[in-house]
Amino acid sequence: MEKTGDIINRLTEQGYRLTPQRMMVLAAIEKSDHHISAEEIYAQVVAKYPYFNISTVYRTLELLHRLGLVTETDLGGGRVRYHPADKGHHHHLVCQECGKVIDLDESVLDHLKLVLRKDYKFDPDTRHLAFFGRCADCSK
Amino acid sequence: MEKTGDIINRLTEQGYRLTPQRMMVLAAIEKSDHHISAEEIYAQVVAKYPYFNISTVYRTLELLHRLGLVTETDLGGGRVRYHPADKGHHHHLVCQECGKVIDLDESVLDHLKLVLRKDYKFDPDTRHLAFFGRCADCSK
DNA sequence: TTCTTATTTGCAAAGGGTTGCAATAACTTT
DNA sequence: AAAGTTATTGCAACCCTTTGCAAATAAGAA
Repeated sequence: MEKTGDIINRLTEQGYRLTPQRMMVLAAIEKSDHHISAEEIYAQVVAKYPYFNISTVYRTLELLHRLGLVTETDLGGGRVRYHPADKGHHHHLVCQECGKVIDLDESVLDHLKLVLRKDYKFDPDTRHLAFFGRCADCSK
Repeated sequence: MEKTGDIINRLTEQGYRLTPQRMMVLAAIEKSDHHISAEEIYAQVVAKYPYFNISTVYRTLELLHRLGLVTETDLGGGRVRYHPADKGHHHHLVCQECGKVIDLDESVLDHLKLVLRKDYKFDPDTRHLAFFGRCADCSK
């Protein structure tokens, strides 16, 4: 499993600077055991370093995502959550009734990916996806 | 095919009022031959009726969507587009390189829907979906 | 046709995210 | 160790959408 140190190496290797802000953002993502939002990261970091600005969170997340170090999950309506890339890929089922989020194994989409590549010559992004609907409990 | 008049009937039957603003929003959606955005609707209506406010567009779209009369397609990053529900369901492939949007027949998702219902007891929403990736031209 | 009242609108403010720009600071070079 | 260079930050403004609230108005009652 990739540690924070490895991510830091990847950054410097590619010519990016190691700023305290980036390290604090990284620490917040690594520490979190769930899919964290930009707001949550901001709240954690600003508590220790009051001058910290939320636009830095967004810019850092965009960088880490571009380098493939974190995944973005668009939960619809503009809500996006982040997750360390090395903690496993998966997709999500979001219940629109109770808000529950169910993890979905990546392999469930293998068939669809195949069809898109074969019939549409379209190479789909492997990023986390969310599907909306109603979970078992709410369908009763 | 359902005409604007039918949609108007559906609104009044359910106790919603027929305001000029709602009729103008409806006309703009029906008239458009593509997936229209809230901004585009607003621009069309405000040209005829300057006092018109964009929050009315959003509230009307939310109502029409709730009643199942228009579909919402979330193209990611908070960009949402609207389409009359009776003009056919389909999903979209969005090329992240050139921006092209390819329509995808709804049946492509049949297999996935089946798996979600069977293995996850999850009833997925039939709304328009967008998948991101790279189209044939950009993959060359 | 007028009165009544609950829905809907317009407005203004706010929420979440993005962007341009000047100042700062991480890394490089000397 | 100091200076130079350029990426990065903080700030403020902006974009798109949502929301609270008082004023306006559509539809039903009288």
